Amino acid sequence: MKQDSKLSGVLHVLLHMLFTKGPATSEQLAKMMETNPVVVRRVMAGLREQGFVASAKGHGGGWTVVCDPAAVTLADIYKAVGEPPLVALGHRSDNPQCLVEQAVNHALDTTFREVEALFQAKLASVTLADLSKDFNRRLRKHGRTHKEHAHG
Amino acid sequence: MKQDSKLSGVLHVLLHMLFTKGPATSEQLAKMMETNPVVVRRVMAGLREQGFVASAKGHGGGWTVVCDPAAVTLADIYKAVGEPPLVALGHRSDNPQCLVEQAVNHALDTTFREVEALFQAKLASVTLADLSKDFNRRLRKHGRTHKEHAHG
DNA sequence: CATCATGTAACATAACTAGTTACATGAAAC
DNA sequence: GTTTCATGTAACTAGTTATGTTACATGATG
Repeated sequence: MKQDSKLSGVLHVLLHMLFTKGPATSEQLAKMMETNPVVVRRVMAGLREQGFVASAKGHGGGWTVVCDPAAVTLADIYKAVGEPPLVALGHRSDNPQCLVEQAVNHALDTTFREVEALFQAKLASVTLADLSKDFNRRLRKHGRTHKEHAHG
Repeated sequence: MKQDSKLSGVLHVLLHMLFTKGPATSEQLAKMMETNPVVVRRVMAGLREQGFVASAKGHGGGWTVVCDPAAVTLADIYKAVGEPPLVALGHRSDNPQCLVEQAVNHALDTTFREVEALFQAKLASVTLADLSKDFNRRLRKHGRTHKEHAHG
């Protein structure tokens, strides 16, 4: 199954921005994510719509974090990137005539819903500030500064 | 994201077999699953390796359930079909140099593992016999017999 | 007005699930 | 034993989706 990495990618970028002054261009962020600037704009567009980041054109333009990292959870970010489906399993036919298939679908769907509920709850329990703290812990452990270890 | 429906499909087929006497051919099962006989063989091969079903060639051949439905859980079936990944989210790079990405990956991976553990636990709590009972409930509700409502 | 950066559409690529074709293997019926 | 039926598999096709890429428009700064 093909995995969706938008959530992972955009969190990576967001955290870097929290540790950098001033706007970052799509090109700079693309280097961090090892991808293409257009991909960055695509995924950041969702965050902008939700008011978590702002973008500016022209000289000195780029992306800026405009939210309180302690007030935004991973669930918010997940929603902002379009809530790509968590579960990679499904069934052939929804709304089947066959009662056997109804029984099977019901059992599986119930489980899928529970799984998704847990996922949402876990995402909602972590803020960007939490991630930032965890990063700082790792930094101390390695005895480096953000600048020293930064990409590109 | 493309969904994997092997688990759903094979459960559908298994339940039908529990309500039918004698071996069922791949062709008959394929009609139920609205798919191709080769696809049926492919997915049933996993169940045969685990000893849940047996196959016989030639005249009067086909597939037979050879396990106790009350002793086999959906987790067993999931394993038998190759444990296709439940979670459709991932990250760009495993084992990243970047400490920011490590922090992000750690948070997400922890959540993914919890989600998968819940999924396994839920599957393990349902046996084929449970599904069969649920089907019978639905049957009574519709006032029909299995034969009357069967496909094809 | 030249440069820089975003905004977006359109197309290309890669990976994967399922469907299909083709043929080999083996068992039962006659 | 030969015909028929059914599984066992490999190889190929098709459809879908995430991501990457190209191209060009829009707007802000110097």
